[in-house]
Order: sequence, then C-alpha cells, then structure tokens
Amino acid sequence: MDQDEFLADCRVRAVTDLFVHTWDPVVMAALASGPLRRRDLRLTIGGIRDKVLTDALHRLLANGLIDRRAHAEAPPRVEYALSDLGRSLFDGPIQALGQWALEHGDRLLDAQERSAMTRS
Amino acid sequence: MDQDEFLADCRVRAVTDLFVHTWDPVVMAALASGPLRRRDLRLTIGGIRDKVLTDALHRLLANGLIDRRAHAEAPPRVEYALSDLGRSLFDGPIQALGQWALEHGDRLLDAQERSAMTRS
DNA sequence: GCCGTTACGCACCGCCGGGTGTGTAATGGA
DNA sequence: TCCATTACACACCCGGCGGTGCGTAACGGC
Repeated sequence: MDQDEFLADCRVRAVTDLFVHTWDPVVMAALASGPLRRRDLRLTIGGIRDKVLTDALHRLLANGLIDRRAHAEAPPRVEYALSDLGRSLFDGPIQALGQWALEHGDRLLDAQERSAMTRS
Repeated sequence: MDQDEFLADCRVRAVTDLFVHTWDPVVMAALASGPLRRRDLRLTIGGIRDKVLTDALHRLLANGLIDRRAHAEAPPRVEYALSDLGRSLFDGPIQALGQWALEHGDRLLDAQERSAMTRS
C-alpha cells in the first residue's frame, strides 16, 4: 500500500482511531494470553478504574474485537476473550508496535523528555 | 515479547499513546513519500485545519518523529520530513496497521455499524 | 503604497475520554 | 439474618484535542 490509501481510505482511519482510547490496546493485551473474568482483568491490568474498564469493554465489543460470555451462576461469572478479529489485530499490527517500542521506545522517550526540558 | 511487557513497559504505552492524536499518523503518511512544505501538507491531507496541523507538527517534532528545516527566503519556506525514527515507525508498525486495515477493515466497520444500529 | 503569499500565534468553544464515588441485583456462606 | 462477592449502571468533574476565526511579520510584485 502507498501513502495515498492512508489518506483516503476510511478503513485505515478507522483502525488508527482504535488507539484514540488509550486503555483499549491494554485490555486486548491482557486478554491475549486467554479469556479472563472482569475482576481478573482489573487485577491483571492494575490501576484501571471500574468504569473505564466497562467503557473499554463496551467499545471493544462494539468493534467486534472481543467476545463476551456470561454464565448463569452465583456470583455471576462473565468471561471476556479476544475474537478472531481481535486476535489477528493483536498478533499482527499491535505486536509490531510492541516490538518497535522495545527497539526504539527509549529514543522516543528521550525526545519527549528533551522537549519537556526546553519547554520549562 | 509477551503480553506482560505490554502491561508493564512504559515504552509500549508511550508508543500506543502516539495514536491518541488522530491526525499525527495522517501527517506522517503525507510525509512518507518525501519532504513537504506546510502549505503542501495542508493541501495533500485535505480537510485539516491550520491550527490542528500546527499542533500535530509540534507534537511530532517533540517526539522526534519529523524534522523541520526553515529556508531564509521570501515568502518563507519551511520543509517537514520524516526523521529516521519516524521513518522506521512508519515503514514498520504503521504500515502493518494499514495492511491489516485493507484486509480486515471492512469487518471492523461492519461491527461498528451493527452496534450503532442496535443502539438506535 | 497596497496587496498577496507563507507560516505561523492566540483566544475561544464543544465534545468526549478518563478519573472518582456511589448505588444495586442476585446469590452463597457464616 | 447479615455480609461479602461479582458485574455492572449512574452522576459528576476535569483536561485536552479537535474545530473555528482572527491577527501578524517578512517579503515580492504591481
């Protein structure tokens, strides 16, 4: 693909816009190793608020990136898992982002820190 | 890399957070084919506001993803180009996102549209 | 002297995502 | 009977990004 498609194709915009919501890829990463209940998701991620997690799950469900499975038990048990679509997005592009972050992330943080210095 | 690094490593978060600003990857895509002046950037992208473009360029500069080169001429001529860091980010992960969007983007849009239907 | 071009800066508004606290239905166990 | 657990919903504030409009400094050309 060339850069023209990037500018014109709304599908590309739709995919990059997924990352507008900072917690969504984090939730996907937490689900990458297997299905989790809501409570275990919170503990695994750590530092995420209950409502924020709810919003993220709703969005990921609406985007078809995760599946929800509720069991009729007590106390209630609801499991979330990556869908096929979400699995392909995580194993491909998101892993590529993570790999790049491990290789060049420090250079990014350096640049951010330097610009923060000159601003003060 | 495994999902634990995704949750713990701040570099990964820093990279995914780049996409919080929806226009930044678009600007990078416009610069992918070569350096451009600010005015040509606006025309190439299309539908971007002057201030929004300014903000995006400032952020990309602060992140070290693009370079700025001003020429002492009249009328003023300022050229923006992808830096080495920005080039590696675009050619790798961002292209991977674009490729995924071409393959599965319609499934994403379908899911979004379906959830919008049931909501109304 | 006046206007057009270029590349900005600045002030303001609206929306929405994230953050915080509180409430609730159903159920099992002490 | 009372309480803990689970998985939510609801109401609110705050900050920041995107969007809109206007101003400006430098210079060339008419």
